[in-house]
Amino acid sequence: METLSSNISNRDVASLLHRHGVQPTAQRTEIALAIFCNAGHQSADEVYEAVNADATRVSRATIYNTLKLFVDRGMIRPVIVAPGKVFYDPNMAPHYHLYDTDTGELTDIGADQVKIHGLPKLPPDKQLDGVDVVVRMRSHPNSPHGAH
Amino acid sequence: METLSSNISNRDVASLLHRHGVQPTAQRTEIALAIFCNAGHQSADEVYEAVNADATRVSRATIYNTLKLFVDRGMIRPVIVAPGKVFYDPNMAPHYHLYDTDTGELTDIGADQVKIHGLPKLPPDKQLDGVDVVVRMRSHPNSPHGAH
DNA sequence: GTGCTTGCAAATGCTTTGCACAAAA
DNA sequence: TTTTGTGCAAAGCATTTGCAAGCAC
Repeated sequence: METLSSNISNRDVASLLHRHGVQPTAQRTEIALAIFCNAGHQSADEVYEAVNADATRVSRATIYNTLKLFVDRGMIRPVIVAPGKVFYDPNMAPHYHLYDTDTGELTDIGADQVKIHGLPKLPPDKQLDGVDVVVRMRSHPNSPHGAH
Repeated sequence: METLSSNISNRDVASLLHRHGVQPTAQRTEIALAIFCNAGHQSADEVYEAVNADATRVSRATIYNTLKLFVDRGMIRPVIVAPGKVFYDPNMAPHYHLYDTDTGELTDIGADQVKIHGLPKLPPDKQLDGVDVVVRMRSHPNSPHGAH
């Protein structure tokens, strides 16, 4: 529904924040803009760079706090691809990820393409929190990138 | 020390190391024993504790270096469940994981139970490095554990 | 004024690295 | 001897937190 990755105005962001019960401060609006306009997945540091590319100055603490807030409020979701490598994904629709180990690039795999069957039943006191699928790929061992 | 779920002797470990081209030092043997005897998934720190529970003293540096070596040699594989939360899985057979967000517990899902269809074709210069599936579950919001 | 928000800087947690010493080939 | 492995302590990186100052209602 609110998977808008293209042209988003400040008003859209304001309403997005409002819908998720987040007070729209200047910093949060900047951060939301950076996340929802710059399509794709960004790390906390990339968000920091994006937000501070223009005049605005937002501290790393606020970046992290805000990303955490957005995650808690279900506006974005974290994608963990390697230890210490977390991307934030504005696409809340069910989908999966393709990760290039060599370049660190992360791309989406639509949920409609992939079908997963046979996931186990959860204990009654537990609820499903999400299914993370990361397909990892890398260059062949003999190709330029694959050398080690 | 080791609660052996599967009975693995030092000789088995020695041959395992040898088969993977790893020189069997005392420390590596200890670490391998800890990983392959203590069933289940352990973090680097848990391996450190397990190895040093008895007399043996192996430094953290060696634990990390050795785990990395084992991963590179295809003896174990890392499972990343959260930023800064990496488990090492001695089960190299294709399978998936169920992660309990509340307790931090990680359990296996056999690959035979789960079927995944429709994964995208990779670019010709890339090879599949692995498919990581982590099913995340947590307590219901109103249950004891779910409170936040 | 009261309560939420921000941001600096310090602290944390996990992991890697530099370097000297020890062991093995 | 030459190579390889070990371990301490220091460095590194990503993230969190304590706390004081700022802003909003």
